[in-house]
Amino acid sequence: MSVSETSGPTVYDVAERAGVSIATVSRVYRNPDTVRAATREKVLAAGQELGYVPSASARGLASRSTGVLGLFFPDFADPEAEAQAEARAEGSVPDGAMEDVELSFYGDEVIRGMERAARRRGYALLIAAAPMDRAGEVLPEVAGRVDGLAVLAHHVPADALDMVSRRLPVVVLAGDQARGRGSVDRIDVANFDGQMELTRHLIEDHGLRDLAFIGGPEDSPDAGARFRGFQAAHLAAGLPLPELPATRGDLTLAAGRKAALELLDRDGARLQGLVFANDQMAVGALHALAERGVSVPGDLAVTGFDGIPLGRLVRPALTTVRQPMPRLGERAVELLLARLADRERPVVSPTLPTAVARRASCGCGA
Amino acid sequence: MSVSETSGPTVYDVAERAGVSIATVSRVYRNPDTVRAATREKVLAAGQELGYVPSASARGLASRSTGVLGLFFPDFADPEAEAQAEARAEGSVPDGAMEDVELSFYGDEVIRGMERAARRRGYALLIAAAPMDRAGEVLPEVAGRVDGLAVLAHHVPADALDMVSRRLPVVVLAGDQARGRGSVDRIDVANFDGQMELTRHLIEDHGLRDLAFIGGPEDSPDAGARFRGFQAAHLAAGLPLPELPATRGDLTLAAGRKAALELLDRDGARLQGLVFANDQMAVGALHALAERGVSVPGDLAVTGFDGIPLGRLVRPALTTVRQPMPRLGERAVELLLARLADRERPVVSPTLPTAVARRASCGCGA
DNA sequence: GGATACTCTGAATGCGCTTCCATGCAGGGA
DNA sequence: TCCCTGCATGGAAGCGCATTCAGAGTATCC
Repeated sequence: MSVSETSGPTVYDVAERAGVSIATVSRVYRNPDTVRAATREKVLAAGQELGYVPSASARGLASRSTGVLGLFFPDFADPEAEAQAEARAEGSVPDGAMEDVELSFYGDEVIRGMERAARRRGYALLIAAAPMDRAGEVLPEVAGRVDGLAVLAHHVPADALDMVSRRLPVVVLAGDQARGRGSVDRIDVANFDGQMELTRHLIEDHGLRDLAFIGGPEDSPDAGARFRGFQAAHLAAGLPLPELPATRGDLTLAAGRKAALELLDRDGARLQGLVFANDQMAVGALHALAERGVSVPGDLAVTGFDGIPLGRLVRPALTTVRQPMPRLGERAVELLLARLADRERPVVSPTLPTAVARRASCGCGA
Repeated sequence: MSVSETSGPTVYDVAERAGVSIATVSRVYRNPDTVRAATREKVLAAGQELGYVPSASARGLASRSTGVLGLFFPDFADPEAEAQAEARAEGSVPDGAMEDVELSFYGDEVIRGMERAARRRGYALLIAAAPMDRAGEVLPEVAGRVDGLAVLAHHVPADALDMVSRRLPVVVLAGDQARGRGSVDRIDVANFDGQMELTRHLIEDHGLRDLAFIGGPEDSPDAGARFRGFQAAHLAAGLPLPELPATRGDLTLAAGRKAALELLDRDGARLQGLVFANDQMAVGALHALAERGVSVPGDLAVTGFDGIPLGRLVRPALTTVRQPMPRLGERAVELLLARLADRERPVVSPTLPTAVARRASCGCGA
């Protein structure tokens, strides 16, 4: 029994112990049905006794597939925030500072949805975050490890994406609309439709006219699409078209707070509703407004976008547009496997539906 | 230029194109310094042009290491919840139902901390969830793919854990104290100390005497340790020792709500504080109490445990014991790499400190 | 009873890369 | 000028498994 000391027993060890060839051992673990029951038991027993664990590397090399899907997403934490995160973990930073990043990162739900779907299909999930400026280096690295790759980052260098997608199935999630259209599968979320529906609800059902849209960063395609939905609802109602967002924020709680106060000071008397590009800003605004004694939805309606769990727990509960994040991950797995099965299949780019959640902050229900 | 059609160019293709041997190509990508600059450039250029991506499988097989660390954790979603999750994603389930699972799964933070630490050390992270009853099957599967494995599940079958840990470094995170002591690295969190400190704060600083502890499931070692910390604080103050938790819950918002109402009806007049085994229950209780018109902390102090972001956003802000979740993941990486470097190093089981966050719900600050 | 058709198993090959060892070559000291 | 040293590169041997191709063994049928 000469079990390799360095990295556990191999097929050879198991084969020797069971008195069969390595081919049979391989078959037992790979397609058990092709081996006679008695032989199979013998091999399995030997494997058990030796603590045999098949090497995924060897299997991958021989079978030309890794059984792993990858999810690439941006790391929002810059080095500074990272250092702070560590300090906080140690308890050396005062409570209350800078937790926006940690607060319900929507990628978490995508990860969970994708992991679940992948596992159900017999795949494992490799996750790789990277600061956006290093995406070009990290991408090929993870590409070498997986059979298919989902990319959640908006701005991945096109050449890196090209190179990778030439080698394996790639699906871009909720990415830049303009980028890479037609060459690679993509999954979009109905940002436009969702925001339009929500805005029409405010206009038509609640009779609001003077709405302010608080946008995201200029380079956020999602936030851009939401604003266009906001505009479209105005068109539909025959209201004057808002040319630009009333202001912008960086999608954090603090930005929402700031935007709310700013708009309140500027057009407080006139405004009837604040339409935020995402939930976090809307929640920040709710707090700020409460402190100012502004009643929501009495004096001012407030809405968000995303459907983070927190939105239901604040008071008033936040009216928002819910995104199907876990579903995004699940669909990604489906598309990757479909393309894995047929590399020639036509490129697709489904759009996942969103749903308006009417809660208290717009004047609905309790 | 005979690039293999099926799975991209290989070292052979790059070598041929660059007019060097495959050994040199390998060196260029592995230790660039050992290759003359001119040669290196030539190879790199050839690699670029061909879209060469090294195969992790081959590399792993040849070098006997995968460059991947794994994180294994329980999948809380039973099949039913899973189906519901899908339905919800489609928008076909009424809002407001059953999102407890999604609400700040503390594993998310561990995942992020671990991914970050792993990447910094040049490793990728493979995540694998599994229903606890299938842990025994899934564990070896992921073990074959990684160089080291962190296990976040409390009750992993001992034999599976044994088998895996014989083959590669394993670290158990916040696991069952009694299980596997001494044979494998583990990282614990100061559940006992944290809860004791918080409870002493309630007793000594706020002068509260009649506190009710709302425990977790009987088989939760974490919740158990917290209750013992609660008991110890009573001992320290010379107060009567609570023999058992006043009641138990399953750690969800709903359970907290239910427990709060139940205790209110039972001992409402006497009670001065509700000490919950985790934050989610505490937040659920805050809502229930608000609806009942019970003032917190005026009539009743409420505390939690975990330090989820939500705790800071509810009103009153929740006093709690913060766990260093991301740090847990980081430490896991450190321990795994340390053991990877020296398989013979003594087994360690550090305990990560917790920190009491004094916020409004216990009567502190604003 | 012998040929035919299966079923099960083993030998051998190669997946793409790392790495040890050998080789060629330039430069420096004798 | 020659030998030795050191560096840059090539040759070649696996890493552990999947898989093809044959051969051995067994059951079936006439």
